[in-house]
Amino acid sequence: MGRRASRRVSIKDIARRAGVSHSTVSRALRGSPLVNPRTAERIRRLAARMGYVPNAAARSLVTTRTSIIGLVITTLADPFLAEIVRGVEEVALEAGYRLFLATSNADPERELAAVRALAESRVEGVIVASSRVGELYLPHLEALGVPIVLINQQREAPFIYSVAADSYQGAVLAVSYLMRLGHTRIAYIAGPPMARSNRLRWMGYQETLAAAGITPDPEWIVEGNGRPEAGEWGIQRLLEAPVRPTAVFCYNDMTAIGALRAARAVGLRVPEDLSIIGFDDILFAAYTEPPLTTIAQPKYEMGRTAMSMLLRLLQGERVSPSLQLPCRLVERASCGPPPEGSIPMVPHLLAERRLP
Amino acid sequence: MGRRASRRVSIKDIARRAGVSHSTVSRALRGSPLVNPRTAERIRRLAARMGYVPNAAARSLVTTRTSIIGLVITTLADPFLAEIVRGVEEVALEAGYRLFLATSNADPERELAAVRALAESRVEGVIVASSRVGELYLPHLEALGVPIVLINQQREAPFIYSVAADSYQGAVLAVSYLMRLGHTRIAYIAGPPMARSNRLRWMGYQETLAAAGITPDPEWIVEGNGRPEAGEWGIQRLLEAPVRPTAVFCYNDMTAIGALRAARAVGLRVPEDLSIIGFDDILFAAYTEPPLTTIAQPKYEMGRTAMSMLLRLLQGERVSPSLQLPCRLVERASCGPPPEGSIPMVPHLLAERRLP
DNA sequence: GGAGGGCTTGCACACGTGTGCAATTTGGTT
DNA sequence: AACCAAATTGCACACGTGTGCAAGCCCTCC
Repeated sequence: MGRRASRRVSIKDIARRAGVSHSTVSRALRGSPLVNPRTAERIRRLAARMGYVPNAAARSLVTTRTSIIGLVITTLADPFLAEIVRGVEEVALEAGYRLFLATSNADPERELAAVRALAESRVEGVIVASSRVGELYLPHLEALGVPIVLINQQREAPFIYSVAADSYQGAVLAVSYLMRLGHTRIAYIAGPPMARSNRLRWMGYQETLAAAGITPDPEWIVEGNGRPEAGEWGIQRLLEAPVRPTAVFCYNDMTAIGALRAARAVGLRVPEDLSIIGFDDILFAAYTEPPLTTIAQPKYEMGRTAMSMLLRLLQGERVSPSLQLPCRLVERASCGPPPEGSIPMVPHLLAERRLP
Repeated sequence: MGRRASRRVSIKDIARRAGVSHSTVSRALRGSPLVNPRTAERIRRLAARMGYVPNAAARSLVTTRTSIIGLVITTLADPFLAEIVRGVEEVALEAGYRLFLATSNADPERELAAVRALAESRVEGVIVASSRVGELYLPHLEALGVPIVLINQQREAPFIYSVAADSYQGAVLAVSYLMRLGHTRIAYIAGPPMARSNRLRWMGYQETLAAAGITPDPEWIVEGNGRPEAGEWGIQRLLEAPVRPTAVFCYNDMTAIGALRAARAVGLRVPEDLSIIGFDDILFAAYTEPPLTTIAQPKYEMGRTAMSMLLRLLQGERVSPSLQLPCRLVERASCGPPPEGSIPMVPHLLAERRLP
């Protein structure tokens, strides 16, 4: 009660009250065997009664350990991040680390300020969990001279580690699922061209089809940017293809949401006329119409793994620089067998000419 | 370059190199007028060249100011939070404060650990941005003895302040908009019964109708929990009402999403047969089918205001304990005029008996 | 030329905690 | 009872930074 605004109690205050030196108090509270168990117990009780809370700054000053991890995020608005952060924080907390938040919203000036803040608080390590880090951001982070773990991103650089979902395997999962449903004419609406994840998913798509002896019509691959617009444009483009695909694999769920919308707009029923599969399993995938079948990234696990990796690095262990976690299929309602005779229920019906 | 792993340079290292005392360096870097401008400039250059970064812990130890604000969140998975946090962080950064993340996922044990972490790092203030704080959480936070600002929540307690969207006004906005479209039979699918925001929205709903001389059928008010299921159940319940409503005001967007889905499931077209309006304007409101008309909370502003409030409190200013920010209407496509003759296009048609 | 005053600078202490080493106490053994 | 080892405690310093006070310097004015 009303101790408010008065100085917090320090180890010395306890020492005075207990009639011992502050060293003894320090040792007692830290559980050192160098102090008489009875005194230790007495001191601990007293500390609790006086409401003692150790001062992290003072402690870190002498131990040169801050127990702080910087968590770098471009924007929290990314619906993808929540679970990742949960995983990170859980492991961090278990290991006695605290999280420092640094978001930049892709503003270079703020990135700089954020990095400075991380430096001043002497973070022991950094976890970068964001879809895109600014070009210059990473070099600045490297200058901190602490281990860095990237999530869903890869850079070739010493002292930089990464944890990622296995995009290639996820794409294989998606495409082979569609093939198992009977599809052979499968399109891909791509993500940001530069994104590594996009290249991997693309490759997984191509190679899965190839393994089944299918060469996708080049018109079935349309570029995008990972946002809903891309899904809308993508569907429009695909409708103009001479041979209409019966299923679409989308770079991510946001793209798939746009695709769903566009499909509905032109009167295509999902999944009866067209199957759509996404990637990520964001929160809202369960609430689209129809609920979106998608490839789930093990977000929570990725967060935990990244933080565990960082902990190992902090302990000086050697760690493999890049880890991949498998994705899994989440079946909902946006995929089904191809339409009868594989003729999509829309205008121009000249479709079949290239089929086996 | 390779300074990695060696001790970071301190003020004393600079002093030695510059041939002055560390006091002079300290003053030079802090811009004190007590040091010769030429020396100051020389020292600043040297510091930059040596890659000096002040040690926040050491500084805060002597100044007794940490420049750290605790950001308490139950879960990042709340799609509502992103913008709020952005506002908070922006103002914090401008004012030279850092954010410490404390999420609890509603686990009492973790709440305790989180509060302890906040206490040990001597946060100067706390912002609580979460839909629900655990019962015991707040008392623990209060024990920190620092100012607390709640976002979208209110408690009657000294030293606790709050910023909230004006739920009452938002509800008035929603319901009067529906009435302007021609609706008179308007339902409310409520949120968590205990939530203050729910009571306020409910009240706004009731009083707006009352002001127009309308007494809503008690069957048009169904309880919920703020989650999509509530919307689904709500629609089912409303379909059983003797007089069918033509519009539904939902406690929040998640509820509205459930309502949209249920409406579609029973073959009701939105907005032709039924208008649905939500509350919050979460990211996905723009991507539902049809895109959801909703009441937007000024999330970004709320974040900024909360942080500004905290700053003022930290400067010892007196501040009004509770602030309300107005909501605004976001028109999309889920609302329209009531159906012809106000007869919903569904089964049992015995509807009209109580109409004027 | 000396006194006084304004600039600069350094000394020394403080913040709260941890720890090596020496000092003191305790307990056991002869 | 004396002695030794072990257990316990305190002293003093360290971490990096900020700051009151005194000391030193230089310039100006009488």
